[in-house]
Amino acid sequence: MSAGLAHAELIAVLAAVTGDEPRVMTIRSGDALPSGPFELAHRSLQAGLREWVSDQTGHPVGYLEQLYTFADRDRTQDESDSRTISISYLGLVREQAAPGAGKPGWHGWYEYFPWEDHRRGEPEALRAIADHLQRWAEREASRRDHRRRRIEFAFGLNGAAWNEDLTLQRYELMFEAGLVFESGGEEFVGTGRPMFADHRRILATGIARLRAKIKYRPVVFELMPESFTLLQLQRTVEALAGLTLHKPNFRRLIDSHDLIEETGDVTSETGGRPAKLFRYRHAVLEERAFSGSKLPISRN
Amino acid sequence: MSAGLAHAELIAVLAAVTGDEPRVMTIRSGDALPSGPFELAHRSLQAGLREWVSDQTGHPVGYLEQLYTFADRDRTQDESDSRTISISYLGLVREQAAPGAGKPGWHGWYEYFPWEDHRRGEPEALRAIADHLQRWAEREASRRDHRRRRIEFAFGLNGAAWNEDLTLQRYELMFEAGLVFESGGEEFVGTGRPMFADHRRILATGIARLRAKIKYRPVVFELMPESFTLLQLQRTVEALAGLTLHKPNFRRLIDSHDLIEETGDVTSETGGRPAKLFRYRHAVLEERAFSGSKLPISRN
DNA sequence: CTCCTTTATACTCGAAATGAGTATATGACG
DNA sequence: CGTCATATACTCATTTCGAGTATAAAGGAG
Repeated sequence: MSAGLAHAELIAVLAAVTGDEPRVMTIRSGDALPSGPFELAHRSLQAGLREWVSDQTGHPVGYLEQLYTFADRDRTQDESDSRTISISYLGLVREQAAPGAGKPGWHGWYEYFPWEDHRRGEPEALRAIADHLQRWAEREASRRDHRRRRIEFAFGLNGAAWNEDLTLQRYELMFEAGLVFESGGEEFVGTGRPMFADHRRILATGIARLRAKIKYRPVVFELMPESFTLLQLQRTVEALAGLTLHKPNFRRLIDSHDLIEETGDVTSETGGRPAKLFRYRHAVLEERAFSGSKLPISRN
Repeated sequence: MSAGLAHAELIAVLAAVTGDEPRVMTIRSGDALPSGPFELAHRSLQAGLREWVSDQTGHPVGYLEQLYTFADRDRTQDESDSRTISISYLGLVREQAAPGAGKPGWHGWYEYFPWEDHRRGEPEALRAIADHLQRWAEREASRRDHRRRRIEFAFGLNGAAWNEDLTLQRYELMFEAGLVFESGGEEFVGTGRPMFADHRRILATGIARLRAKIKYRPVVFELMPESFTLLQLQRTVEALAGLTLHKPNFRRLIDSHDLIEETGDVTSETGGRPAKLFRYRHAVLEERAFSGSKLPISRN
């Protein structure tokens, strides 16, 4: 059971939502994700990272899960022979105050992925990106069909529907096609702000995971204040998913799952009829399985 | 961006299904999961592991995904100061022949988790396990309620339904309560065969992931032969989930998703009326998004 | 050859969930 | 006081789901 030596670091994708904007914690004025040496993980990776993040940001991390471990040799341009293993985590933070101009820099994540925000209709850059990709697909006869299908699927072209979960697949296609700065191509109109090394790919992984997760686990509440209105909750989900939702049905969904309860107060800060305030019922985490079985179980 | 040095290894959870039994590839006559040094990952972790596994087992790996990276200091009894990072993978293999007595040892995974197989009703050990856990919960007044709820939820007691996805949570509870050999307790009746270090926990992680995954991605087909009957397919899913399924509804589910097509042949090896043979439609992977949106999207 | 057993495959039907839209309530403001 | 804006409550057709029943096509026993 031999084990090779390698350098190890931790990388965090910390997400918060301010107003209607999903944000990610960055360093170097938005050029990189926060990372730290592996040593900080005292007893467990989770515990170490938790501590480190709350030191760095002043916010406790509500939810933390491992994202992915990256270790490919060609991850970084740097050709040194030392292998680096990066263990990445996704954390959710209740961002309290407006972000100061200071150290922990929160940046709207659609700054890095402008084509991912469909709340105000199809982003304008999308058309051009799709065109570029399709030209790229034609360039190699042998893989043409396969590439075409991947593009149609990932970007919801030709009758396929846009699927917000495919953030990583879309980024990877654009990377392969040389459409993002990190892959050394040249066409960068509307293809978003680049990041150090493969940090943008890691961010894409985090966004994809979070978008998938909010559908079957009540993690949004880790991003909400103690009490909130239903519309605030909806706007937060919309911000994460990059989609607009159907209001009546969203409400029905939420309360059919017994996720929240009224606090008794109302707020009239929203304009119009005052909205009831709700709080998350923490008990649900233990009560309910959110992984609706889906398999046609037989009871006998 | 400092990065500490650590030992790194890869660990594989390779699953196959023979007949109605789900199996896992082991070494040391079933005492450990196969693992190898990190170096084998030449260009990418995936590619390296693929190559290594097919060398070791003679079977190509159909599907491979990263499972989890373990790096806690207290993972192993060994008190040396060197940190080891274990990157684990889940792989699906079409096991061709009956497993020889030779090197790659395939072991039925319910040998390690007898309480996880509910196909023939509730396993007998479950009652005793639940009792032990409940006594353990009572032992500490402060955490009693929390523990009780975790137990009820994970094991489907008190009105909660059994959820096959919670394999890892169940193992972890049993570990905490000292019910498994690896945690140094004493009561081991019906608590399954132990494994080296934390390999059984890793296996539990793999089983849980696979059980969750078969519900929303067509990965079962990676375990099936080229052509198969609907009942064979159902039996395979049942083996993985440890549950029996409702036959008519299972069929409806499968063909409502257009996952398979008839080969044109039939087999009468099943006894009774001959069954049509089907094959997997590989195209679906690209066509369809299996992550049914679940969010009430508004189209405007 | 006929009936019985066994497995395969095809329907049925009510209940629940979902997509889409409409109607009413309640504040603020001019 | 009416109008604007938002909140909240219903409605209704359609689809999906859980559960069960009915028919088809083999092999084997007698």
